[in-house]
Amino acid sequence: MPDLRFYNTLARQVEPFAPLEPGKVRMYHCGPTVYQRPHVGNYRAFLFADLLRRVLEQRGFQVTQVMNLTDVGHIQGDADAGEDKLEAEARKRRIDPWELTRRVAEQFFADLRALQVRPAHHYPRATDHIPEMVAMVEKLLQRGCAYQVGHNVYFDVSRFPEYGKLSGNRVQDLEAGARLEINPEKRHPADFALWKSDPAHIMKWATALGPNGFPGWHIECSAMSRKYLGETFDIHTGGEDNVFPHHECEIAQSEGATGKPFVKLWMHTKFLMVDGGKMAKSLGNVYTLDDIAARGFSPLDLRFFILRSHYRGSLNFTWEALAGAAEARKSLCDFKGRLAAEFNRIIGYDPNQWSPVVAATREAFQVAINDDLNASAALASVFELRNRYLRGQLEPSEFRWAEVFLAEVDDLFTFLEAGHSGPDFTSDQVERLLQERALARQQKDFKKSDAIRAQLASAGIVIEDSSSGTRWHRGGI
RNA sequence: GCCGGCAUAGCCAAGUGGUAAGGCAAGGGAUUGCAAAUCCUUCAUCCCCAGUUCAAAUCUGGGUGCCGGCUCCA
Repeated sequence: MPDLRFYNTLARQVEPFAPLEPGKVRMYHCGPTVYQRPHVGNYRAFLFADLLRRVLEQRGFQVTQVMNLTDVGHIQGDADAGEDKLEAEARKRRIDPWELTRRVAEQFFADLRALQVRPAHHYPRATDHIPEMVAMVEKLLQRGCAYQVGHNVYFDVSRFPEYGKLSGNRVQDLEAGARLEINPEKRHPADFALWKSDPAHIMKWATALGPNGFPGWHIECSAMSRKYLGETFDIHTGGEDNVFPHHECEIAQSEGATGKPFVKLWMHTKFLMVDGGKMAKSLGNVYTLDDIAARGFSPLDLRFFILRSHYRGSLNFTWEALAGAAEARKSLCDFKGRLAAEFNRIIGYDPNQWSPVVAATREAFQVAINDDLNASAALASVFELRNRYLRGQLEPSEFRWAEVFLAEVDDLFTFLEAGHSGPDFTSDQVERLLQERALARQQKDFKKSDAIRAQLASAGIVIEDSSSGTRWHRGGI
């Protein structure tokens, strides 16, 4: 296997991957805040996490994957007048915030299933981990990393000199009050809330820290990752917007509380653009899986569109681009179907000896995917194999190997599921229909022959007429 | 103002010093009753300017534009 390398935001460079514990990888993904339906932008981060996990697993690592669900609201500003988005949305919908998070979480999991994302091992919810968060806040107070003002607790940035090592922001360069009112309670503008108290809050807890309390935005990830993955773990991922302040603050909290390194490798996905610009509700371009379906696309089309690009590169979502991805996916499904239909032509297959051509393709694929998940380059090798096959440059003895390779590719990407709306036909039924069609064609009854072709097409069966007769295979969409 | 990142054909997107992968779309031809299938074929000097180098899309400097962060956000 080629070397596995990843870009580490912390090091600002691509570096070789080595797990803390041989053979095992523990990783944490910043998941959704469950107050609104996830959209295509969110999916990019989640699909990236899925691909990362699969690449690690295919290399034989035993992966423990954790993705949090933020189901508690955070005030928008540190100054107490801020509005809680989760509670605001709940009010808008006239439902209880608990009911809101339950519904959105359900939708989130349904979306993940549709996108064929492998379930993480744990999906911890913030509201289920109040004691863990309180314990960590108390620890930070004990260690002098935090201070209390009434029932509010703030992290003292001056007690963590490495603050800024992830984002490159230096405390002295942060413009206090640039976009947010200065909170007079804080000793330093860069200090951030660990725990807040507000009687007006709906989701609130009475704890050792005081009454009517609720967690600061960052503490849940520190507390929950520690619970499920330990004080130091391998990989932490999220969208690029999480680098600062969220992940920077997590590092400060976790390392401040334990005195140990928090995470070895930080990976961040770049924001998805829509129509060349940012995605925003006001622009009406915040798309969900429902919008994708309404345009006649499969969730797997979106999956392929997102995963075929590099996670750190900008990706521009347009309907035209999605259509292009859907066509490309279709052609690979077709390739798979054609290979499957070759079963009776395969001769000279040696299960112990890789076909050199397919082995070389596989090597190119693996080199690319192991190099910081270069999916575009990896998938190019799959298309090249397809072209080779269609040009007759692949021997029948190699077909089986091509199928093995495609299965490996699909184990990582999962987009080769053709799917069709029509009925399932057995091979015998297909043959019978093709005989009927051949007769109709002889009699120049093209209306009937085209009807049969359409019938087969709806069942995902592609037919090709040639001077030497009609061939068919499954794999159409 | 400060901190990151990106800029490759109509569209999507690889490539980080040696002369532009791959996909989609489009044009021409073949095949076909027709074709949505398939084959052959055509289609970029890499945002701009200036440097370094025998050689730059790839390095340096300066612009311009876009994205993210300094507020919740994947």
